[in-house]
Amino acid sequence: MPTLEEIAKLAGVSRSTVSRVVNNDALVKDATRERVLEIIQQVNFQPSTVARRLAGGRSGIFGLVIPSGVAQLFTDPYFPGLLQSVSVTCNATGNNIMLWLTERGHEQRMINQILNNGLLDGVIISSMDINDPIATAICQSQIPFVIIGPKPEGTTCDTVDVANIEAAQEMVQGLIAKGHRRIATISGPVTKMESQHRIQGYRQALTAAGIEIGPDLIVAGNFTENGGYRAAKKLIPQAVTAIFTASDLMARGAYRALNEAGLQIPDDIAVASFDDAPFAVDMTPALTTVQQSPAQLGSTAVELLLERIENPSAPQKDVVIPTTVQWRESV
Amino acid sequence: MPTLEEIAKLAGVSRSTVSRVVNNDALVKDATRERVLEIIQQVNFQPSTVARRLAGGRSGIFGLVIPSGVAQLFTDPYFPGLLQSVSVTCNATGNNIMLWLTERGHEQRMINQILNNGLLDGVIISSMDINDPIATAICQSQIPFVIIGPKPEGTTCDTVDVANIEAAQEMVQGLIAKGHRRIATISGPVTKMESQHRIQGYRQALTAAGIEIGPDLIVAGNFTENGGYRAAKKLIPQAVTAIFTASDLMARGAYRALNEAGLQIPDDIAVASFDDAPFAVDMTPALTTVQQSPAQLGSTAVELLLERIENPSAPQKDVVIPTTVQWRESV
DNA sequence: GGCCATAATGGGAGCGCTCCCATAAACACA
DNA sequence: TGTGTTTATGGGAGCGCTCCCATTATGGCC
Repeated sequence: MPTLEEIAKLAGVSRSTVSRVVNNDALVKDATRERVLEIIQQVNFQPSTVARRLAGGRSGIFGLVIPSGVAQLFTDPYFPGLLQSVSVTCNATGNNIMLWLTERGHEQRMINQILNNGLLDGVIISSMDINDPIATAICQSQIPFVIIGPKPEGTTCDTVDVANIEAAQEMVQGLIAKGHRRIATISGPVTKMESQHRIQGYRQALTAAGIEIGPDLIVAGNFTENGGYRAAKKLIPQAVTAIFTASDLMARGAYRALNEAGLQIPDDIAVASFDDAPFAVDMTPALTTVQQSPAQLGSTAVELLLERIENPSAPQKDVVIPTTVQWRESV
Repeated sequence: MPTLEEIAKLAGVSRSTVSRVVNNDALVKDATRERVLEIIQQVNFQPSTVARRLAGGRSGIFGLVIPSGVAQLFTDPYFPGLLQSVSVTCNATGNNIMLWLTERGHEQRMINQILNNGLLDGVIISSMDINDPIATAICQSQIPFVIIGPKPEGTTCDTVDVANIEAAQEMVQGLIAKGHRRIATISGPVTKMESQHRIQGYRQALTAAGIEIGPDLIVAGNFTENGGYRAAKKLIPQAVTAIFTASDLMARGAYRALNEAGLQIPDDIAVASFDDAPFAVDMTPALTTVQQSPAQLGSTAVELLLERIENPSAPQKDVVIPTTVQWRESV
């Protein structure tokens, strides 16, 4: 591992000049720049992230924080998609990611690590719990960060999100338009803003149509297949004609429960969902679902973070990624 | 963000003493230690990872490298399980992870980043491709590392793996014992050692039973559900009585193909698999599969890495995580 | 009390960069 | 040729630690 100084000696210039070349400073004569670059190439020089960061430069490392409880949801294609797109976008921009899967009982340690290790250029938080202490601490700190998901109340920060409320509402409106009246929903965990928002969209659609919402029609799943299964089992005695699940994985669980109960989809009961996971189209019958793009959420988050780092005083931004309802055979 | 020096001033001791306290050096009077610790607590001091690392200490950061092509496999519960257990074990030991999802065309940059940024205490590589350039570079470097999966030929390094060959062999032997003769296998991608090993186990079982292996009986899937689906479709005309799939996700795809073809599992055709993913037991019929523990692989990998860092000259270790065949209704 | 071994503490040097200011080279124009 | 201005380069200081050696306190023992 050569150092700046060694490159400098080899190239017959000073440390500073090499630093300028490495950092693409304009103030270097072309001939010098080329000579230095050649040597850098030759000895495969890579400036020390650690030294650079200590001296006040950038590390090119972003923290990606996925709060507790979500880890078991990794089977949901949403997270892999997000993670991958964050990773790809980081690669494309010369950055790298540190991953924090937060864990109960480790909050304080993680907050310290994330904020005070002096390593990160910025942080991306996804799938925050409402009032998550880690998210709260990060919001209060000075570190550049962006939230994937709904903006927590009372904070000003950059966010990327899909229009959960509107999308859910559109979907349920569609169900109503097809004649459904007794429509249930299987929601995500109540600790997540996006769960609340999808419920809100569901409520708004029904209310707008003048349909009363029975007390047992909203069942909390937890974004897992088995959660969807159990929730659907509870709903079967309710004699609903349609179920709106807040994720495709839960819809898959619901399918299983309905099949076991001998109910035909969509004839006996319609199922509509949220995600458009890769498997949705392969389900039998193919699942009607709100198409959202975790890939776009991830890449946008990285871009927002880069902008924020570049210009810390820029006006705060909220990007909304569009969704579209994919109507298929399940309704 | 206070510094060592500031803590020192507050506690009325020197920088060095605070450093000793932080690093749990025995050579500090108890009274002094307590006083310093109290102040550290009070101001919520966290030593700078960056400065510590630059000065020759540990960063407490491990790289986790998951090579190219695997990223889309994240829907396979294997990787989430692995990632989560690596993360949990790191948390428990006060370490953190940097994640590299490798990508075609970025190999050299990633190698540089991983090896020369001067940040990592060690590296864990999972699901290496055979002759993966990143893995090769890491093997040749001096950085402490462990491989999750089969040990590449000609290298000496710590590894954790399941006994792929033996487990596959046991499973196929079981199928033979139940009277199957025409047994096919849907393998993982040929670029993965574990795929090769599972095929080898399959071959060994058949050869040991004196059964010839038809040329069209080994079909490469790619560890995805749709890969399993397509592979099974190819196998249906072969009139096999049993299929051994190299992953549960592929088994799920195979189920779909067989269902569409009107074949009953296990009456018309048996399916046996590898993974024991959470959903395996919920499949209809419940899937017979080799139970392996990605969680154990992950935690063992971290432990091996910690040992290696602690003692760089310790004898090299190969840990084998046990597997058991879960016999269920699909055979 | 004096002496030595040991325990405890302090502070310099240095890790490899960036930032800033000083200086040197190059160029313009009178 | 000189002066001023811009362009290019050099080198000191310092980021916050660890490591090492020097120094000072503490205790044991004759």
